[in-house]
Amino acid sequence: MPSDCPARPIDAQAIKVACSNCNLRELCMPVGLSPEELERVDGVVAARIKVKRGSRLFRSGEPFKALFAIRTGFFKTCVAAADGRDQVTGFQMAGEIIGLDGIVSDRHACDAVALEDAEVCVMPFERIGELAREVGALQHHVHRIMSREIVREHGVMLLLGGMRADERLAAFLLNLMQRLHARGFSRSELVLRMTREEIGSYLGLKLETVSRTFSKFAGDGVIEVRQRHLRILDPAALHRIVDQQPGHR
Amino acid sequence: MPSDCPARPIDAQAIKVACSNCNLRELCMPVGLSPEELERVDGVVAARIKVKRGSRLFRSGEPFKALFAIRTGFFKTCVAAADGRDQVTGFQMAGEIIGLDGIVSDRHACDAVALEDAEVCVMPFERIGELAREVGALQHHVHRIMSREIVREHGVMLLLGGMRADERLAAFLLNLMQRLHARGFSRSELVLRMTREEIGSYLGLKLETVSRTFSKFAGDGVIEVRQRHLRILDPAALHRIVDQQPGHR
DNA sequence: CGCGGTGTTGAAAATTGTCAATAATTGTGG
DNA sequence: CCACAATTATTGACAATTTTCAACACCGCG
Repeated sequence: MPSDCPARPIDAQAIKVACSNCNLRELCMPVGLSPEELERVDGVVAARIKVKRGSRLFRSGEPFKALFAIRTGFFKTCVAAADGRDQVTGFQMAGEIIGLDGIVSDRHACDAVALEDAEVCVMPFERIGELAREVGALQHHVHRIMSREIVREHGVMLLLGGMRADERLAAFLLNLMQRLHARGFSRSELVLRMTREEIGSYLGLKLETVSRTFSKFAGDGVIEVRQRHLRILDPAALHRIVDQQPGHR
Repeated sequence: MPSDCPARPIDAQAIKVACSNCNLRELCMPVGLSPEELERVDGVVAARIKVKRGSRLFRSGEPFKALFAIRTGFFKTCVAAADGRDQVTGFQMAGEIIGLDGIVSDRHACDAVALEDAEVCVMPFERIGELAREVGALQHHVHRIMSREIVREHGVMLLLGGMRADERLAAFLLNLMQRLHARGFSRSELVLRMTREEIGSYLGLKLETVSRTFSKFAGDGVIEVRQRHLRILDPAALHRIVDQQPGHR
């Protein structure tokens, strides 16, 4: 299933894969399941796959067979227009689900590229469907995950549609920080997994604009930038930048 | 449930509402259902509601209870940021489903405003869930609808992230035409249901830019513009504009 | 140690936004 | 049905932001 050679399956049983034991459970799985239900839901994970940095978990156009839950690592998803345009549609980290775009046409509609060595749980969509029919909480959970993605994209549209460069980047950083913090990382330090160009693609900006805006933030004492290492010195300032009135359409 | 007074329920039985008889069936409903299944799926529509032009079918923050299928009329959905920013996230027409954003948090995450007098089918989400558990085709259909919305938003991100004004507007027009044509309308003429400002909000442009770009297209003989009445003179030219290489990030 | 990919910065150009004036259209109430 | 008010649309001149092009610096890795 994976597009590139570096991805290789791991026998699920062998490594005792079990959502019920997974420390990402609260992020991936529905809460409030009974022990029996929990055990059954464990069964949706058919395998675990390693994906090397730079390789693709799936590509646009490939047959869609499964959703993927990220266990470790960091991904970007991007769509390519016919004319070669390329747009990063999101960055995904541990506990997040990718592949939802493939359901509608039974083919993936974007590429998922690992930005660092990663490991994902393969959840065959057929199996999810069967189990969701029996476990109501799982059914609702699947709906919630898809709805969440829709709402997330609304937020991106707000960003792309009406914000200026500094507002976009501030919103992006706050979002990243929030998600990282929810996973136990520092509230003030982070290492970017993506290039300036990828950030720019996601935010609808050129890489130079991203770089300049980082420099501006650094000059204002809001953040500290050393290549991909960032330190947030003044989170409140970032919030003020996002909420500033100018630059909306 | 509706936010504004002008929306009033219609007794579903009285007007013999039935998906099985609806001429939008192919757009709304799964295909290949058995007669019995079809009859049961009819049951997801609890009522029909009329929504007057300018009033809201639902608002951000309201409790989410149902999805809505548009029978007639035209809607926009928009999100409002805390600071008063407003972003149109989509335009919806007959046969399309709105409200998906509400599932994740049990509250609507955007406003749905009727841009012309409309009539919608109310489909309580509880009931959809129950029935989806029994009718596999319905379950898959719900997944497909949500996935389709995710993919649609990817397209919008491509548009907002990397296209110039004329490319955005050309893509917008082509998309509208295609959807209208699928509903039996002319392939070359249309009446816009929304203002320049609403188009601009959707496309991440100011209304003046939208107006100017319309004028430019008209000057180039690509379209004819008389206020909201449009005639597409040269669809191929619009395609060429969308596919032109420049202006991507 | 050097090379390729990545990041920074400057100056000029292009695109889009802002402000403002006017026109056209639609809705409303007499 | 008409007239007036309010909304919507068009257009111009100018300003602001972002992009483009280019040069150079910095890692990281073989």
